[in-house]
Amino acid sequence: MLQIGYIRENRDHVIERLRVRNFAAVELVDEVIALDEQRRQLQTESDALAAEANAAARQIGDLMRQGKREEAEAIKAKASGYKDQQKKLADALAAAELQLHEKLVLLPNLPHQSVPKGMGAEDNEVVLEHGHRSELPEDALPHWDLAARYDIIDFELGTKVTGAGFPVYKGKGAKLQRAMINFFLDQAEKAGYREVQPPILINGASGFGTGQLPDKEGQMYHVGIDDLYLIPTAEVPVTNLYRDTIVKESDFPIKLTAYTPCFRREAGSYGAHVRGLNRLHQFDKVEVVQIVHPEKSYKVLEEMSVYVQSLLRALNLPYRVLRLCGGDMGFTSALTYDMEVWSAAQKRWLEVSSVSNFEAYQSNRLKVRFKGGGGKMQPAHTLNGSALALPRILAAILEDNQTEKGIRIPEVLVPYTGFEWID
RNA sequence: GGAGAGUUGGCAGAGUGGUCGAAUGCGGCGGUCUUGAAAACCGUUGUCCUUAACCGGACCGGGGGUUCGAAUCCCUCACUCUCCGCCA
Repeated sequence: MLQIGYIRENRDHVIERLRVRNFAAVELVDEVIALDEQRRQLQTESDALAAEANAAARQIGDLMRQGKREEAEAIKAKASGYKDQQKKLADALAAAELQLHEKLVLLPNLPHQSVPKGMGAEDNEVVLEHGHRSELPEDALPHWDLAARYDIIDFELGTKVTGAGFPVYKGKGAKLQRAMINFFLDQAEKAGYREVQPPILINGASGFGTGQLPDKEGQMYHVGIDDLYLIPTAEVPVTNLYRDTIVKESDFPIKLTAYTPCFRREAGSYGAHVRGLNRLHQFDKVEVVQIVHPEKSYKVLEEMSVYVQSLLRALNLPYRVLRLCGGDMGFTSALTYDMEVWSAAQKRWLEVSSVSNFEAYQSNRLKVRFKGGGGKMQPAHTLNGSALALPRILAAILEDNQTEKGIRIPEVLVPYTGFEWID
């Protein structure tokens, strides 16, 4: 979340920045500032009263030690009144803090200067396009038909076991999945990321830390009996590894990678574009996360973008990079690049990665801090990116590499699959 | 799941209800000594809120209670450890 001190001192700037998201912030920002004012007022009163009560208690202690019992009793009688007053003020203060917090978490992150204004996907800025969009013959098949023809993904079977959006990968399909996971993890390790295997169920505090809660409550699967959530992305458990920690400045940059399954309810998103692998409730993803010095975060964002692109190049997939506009960007992000691969048979772009700089928005909630210049504690910056999400990559590979002989496996994956063709 | 023990500063580890934000050791930082380093010695060393600053306030796992006053007593929750049960 945003820092209250920053909002207090930069009201107009905050409002102006949030306009880029089409977020009408005037009312909320003013409310937050008023609540903060109230909170500080109560804090001051409460502190003054506590100081008085403390002084009285100390005095009683002194008198008792000197054996002046009667004098002590006199003060005692007076001091007993503090309790109710203190309780009243403490309650008011707690209520004010709660109200402030409730409003504060409703404010999304401030977009970076370079974020274009816009409403939705159509306003995203194409930063670059790489490779040629393949021209396939007329009888080329979309991946769901290819999956059926070669018996490598079974959507119906998954529906029986669980429900729609939970495919079963079979034979070479399953093996190709495993190959991609290993390839992506190996590449990440070469790029300096340390591999971790985090839990794939998280508690509410973790969900709050990275910003999924309360904003996207309905998008996560919730295990009611234990009050845990299935992760929608490895970002959540991996970034939360550093919740409530003070990082040594010399430990920057912290670079982590993890493979996990991801679970998303995708409530309300049905239609033509969710066929096949396009949108699933469970899918596999390798994620990269960095925790860095604030001065470095935008350089690191570019580095992560280049890294993700290197994977797409290695797989020989035509792709483009988008700079998301204010209206399309996630709640917690300051700047996001989306990478999309060209689905040759569907003739449309598929998002396979999203790389974001959250600046201090997450670390304020997470309390990931370091002691900066002058010995002052300050929040670190967090970033993450998909590297990569598997299903749409698989879709693109199947569609783009289909031939009369079968589907050709990208060269870099052959050492991992052990076969060159799906036929 | 059952029974018991525990949770204190970066770590280890004291702490009779009143000067405890907390002994001591280690670690960290600064200094003396040294050609340099080590050792030794001296000093220093938490976070947060409020404030221009001083002052003040909060924090000894979380929450609540008793009391003029709680790290210390009571309740409750979470977690850790030991034993038993179950189990990939």
